[in-house]
Amino acid sequence: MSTNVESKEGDRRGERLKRGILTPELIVEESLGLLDGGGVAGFSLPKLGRVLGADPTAVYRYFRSKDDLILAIADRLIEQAVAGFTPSACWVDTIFELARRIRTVYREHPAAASLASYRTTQRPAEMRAVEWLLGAVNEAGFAGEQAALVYRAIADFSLYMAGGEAALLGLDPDQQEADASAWTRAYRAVDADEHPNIWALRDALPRVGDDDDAVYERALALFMAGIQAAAPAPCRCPPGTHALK
Amino acid sequence: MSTNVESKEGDRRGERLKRGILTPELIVEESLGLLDGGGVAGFSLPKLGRVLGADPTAVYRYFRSKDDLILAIADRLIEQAVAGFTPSACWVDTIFELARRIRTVYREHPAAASLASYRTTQRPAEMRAVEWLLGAVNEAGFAGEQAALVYRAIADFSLYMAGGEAALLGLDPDQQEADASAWTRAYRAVDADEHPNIWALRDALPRVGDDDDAVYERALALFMAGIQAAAPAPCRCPPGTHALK
DNA sequence: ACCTGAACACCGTTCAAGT
DNA sequence: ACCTGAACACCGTTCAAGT
Repeated sequence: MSTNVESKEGDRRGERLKRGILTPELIVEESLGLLDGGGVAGFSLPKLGRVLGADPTAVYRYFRSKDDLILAIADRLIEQAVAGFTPSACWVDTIFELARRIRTVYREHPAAASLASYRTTQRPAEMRAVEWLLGAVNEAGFAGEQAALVYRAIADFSLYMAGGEAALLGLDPDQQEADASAWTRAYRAVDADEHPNIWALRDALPRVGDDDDAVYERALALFMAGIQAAAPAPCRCPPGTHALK
Repeated sequence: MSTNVESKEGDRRGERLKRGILTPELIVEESLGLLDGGGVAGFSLPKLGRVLGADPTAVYRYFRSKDDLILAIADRLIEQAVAGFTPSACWVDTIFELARRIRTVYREHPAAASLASYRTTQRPAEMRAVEWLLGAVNEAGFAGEQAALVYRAIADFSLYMAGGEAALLGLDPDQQEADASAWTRAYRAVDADEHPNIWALRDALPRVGDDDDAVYERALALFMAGIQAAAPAPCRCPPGTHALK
């Protein structure tokens, strides 16, 4: 099921990899299952070993530490995000799609993403993503220091926005529910004189709080509008294609 | 030292608060110290109790759980961020300053921020921040559902970008160093045919990686340019005041 | 030569036993 | 009535003892 770019990497982490049922890929796969099912709190190496039908310390023969395993999970998420991606003819669309792909995978595995989102691995999938983004930034007409800066701004935006959302989704479901209903209550309980702007929007605010997609798309659209405004070279789409509603 | 908005909140968490040396404020203060010094890994309730000169379980008499304490820490960071803030005459500057203030406090307490950044408390400091942001969004000419959406986009951007940075800064210093040097090495080792865009920027990329402020300011400027482009009502500053360089 | 699992130094949290 | 700290069920990780 998983792609296999894991070839000549024994030097990185598989030193102690030996014959047997376990493989790094399988361990990462099972980690995602454990994290999806039980959240960050339910994710431990002993438990992982038991779920895999092995010794509670078995994982240590494949990963040097829990952190090392988390890096492998991070790489797995990026791999999944960029699988089958090809840059669009329009650099704006290329950036849009890469950002949305990361977010989609992070939302599918929120607990895993909350551990992995700010970790980097420099492995093939990640380097490909960097190359694609730099290609888009280049087409936009940015060069040199400016290109590096804009690329990093895009990368941070994509990873941190998706990571923040994932961290929230990775909380216990009841904790999340408590948070959402607390906001609704807080908006409704506000004093009209002390907080007139909240008061005016006391109905709209909880509604928007339920629509993660709308909020994210709005943030992404605003950010991309800024990039297009700053770009020396507009994309080749017909005028108005990427216009803000 | 700490501001005291903690008045009538016994119902929220101080139920078991009794006489003695400890107070919630003191515990939060000491938590920040512990987190600043030892990172997330070194932050435990038993250790906190000992540092405070009390029983390893003493904190449980002031906070229901570690999570409850983290929420108090989250509120403390926001309080610190908005302390002394007053909205600017220009709504663009108001948003700029609130975003920068959060980031500054998060960078001062990265480990604390990495635990707190995606948690919300609905307490006074947070509600004031919401009110100010909504005020700015209102001045920008957004109304109703649109205002709520743009406000949430700004809040997510501010908290998640600063939180992501903080999470990175909250890693062990040597882990951070390893990460930075790994990127430099990865950029330099890239194949010119496979990754031409990375190759072209192999010197600029590591340089930009060292300048967090420049990357953040760039991302914030791009985002704010998008908001200004979408805003029905421009701010009253002279034309070009907030122009992208 | 390789793997196992006992063991260490911790956690977060609870609650019987004390004062 | 309130607090303490022993105790529970875990962690991440190591390494002596086995095969």
